[in-house]
Amino acid sequence: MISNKTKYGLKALAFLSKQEKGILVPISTIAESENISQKFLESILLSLRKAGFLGSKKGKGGGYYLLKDAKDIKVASIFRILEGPIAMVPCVSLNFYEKCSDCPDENKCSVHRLMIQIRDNTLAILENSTLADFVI
Amino acid sequence: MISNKTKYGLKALAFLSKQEKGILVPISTIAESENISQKFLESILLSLRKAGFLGSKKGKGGGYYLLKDAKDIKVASIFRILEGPIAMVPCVSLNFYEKCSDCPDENKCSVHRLMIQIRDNTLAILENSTLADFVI
DNA sequence: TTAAATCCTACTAGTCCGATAGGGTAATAG
DNA sequence: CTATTACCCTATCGGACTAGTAGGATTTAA
Repeated sequence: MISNKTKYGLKALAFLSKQEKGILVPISTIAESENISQKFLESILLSLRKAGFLGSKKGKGGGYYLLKDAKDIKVASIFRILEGPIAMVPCVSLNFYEKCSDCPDENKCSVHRLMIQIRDNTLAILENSTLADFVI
Repeated sequence: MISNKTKYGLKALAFLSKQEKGILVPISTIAESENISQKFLESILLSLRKAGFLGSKKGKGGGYYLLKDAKDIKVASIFRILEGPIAMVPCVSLNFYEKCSDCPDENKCSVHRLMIQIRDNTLAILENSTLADFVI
């Protein structure tokens, strides 16, 4: 299960990608349209801006906008910012690797192998789909 | 990320599947071999027994054993017992479906479609691999 | 009868999620 | 200049969940 944070983030990005280029969308508009708590969405968009996905403009008439083309934003990278690891166990994560304390030898661990299989498959989808692909 | 509960459960089942038929393995043996807290493992094996995967015998010389052949135990079904939903969002879960409160129409939700894709792919692995497949 | 093992319930410390509160800062309209 | 709009930032918090822990009841073999 992914967190609401990730789900909301994806929805917000999808919303922004549907706008015409150059349009600034205030948080309130997205929050109302997608039924998300405005304050919560605020912190999510902040993360996405700091991660380099979004630009923003303050003050009256301000708002958020996509910095890159939707087709150049991989879903996998959004996931890593908002959710963290994509793998199901830390010991098979490429970007957030951590050793399992209970496992003396990963190569002899049955679970390890299974999890690598799942990770590779999920990654194949997430690395190959962009914001442009999944937006309706 | 999956819980330790699921990871430990998979490890324990893997361990049991490596035993000769008819052998009873006490919790303590599995716990020591796999570096799992015995008490915690106790509750996990209890769930697996109640779910019909394991048989047990009490008293001296007692222990746990697989009720079915390892090749007849799908990883997906173990997952559903220990972890719950396999899907990344409740609104695409086959066995644990729940409507998203923020989403008025699933068919118009971009995230929904993406999540279905991931679910189907993960499911393809989990439904088609058995305990026998992934044990080393 | 004793030791070994499962069974079962209840409790808990800690962590994380999903938000909320409350203001600070910048930009713009008028 | 001033009011308004909107982003920026930190702190806090209740509730749920995780990963155990505690303590004993029950069953069986020797």
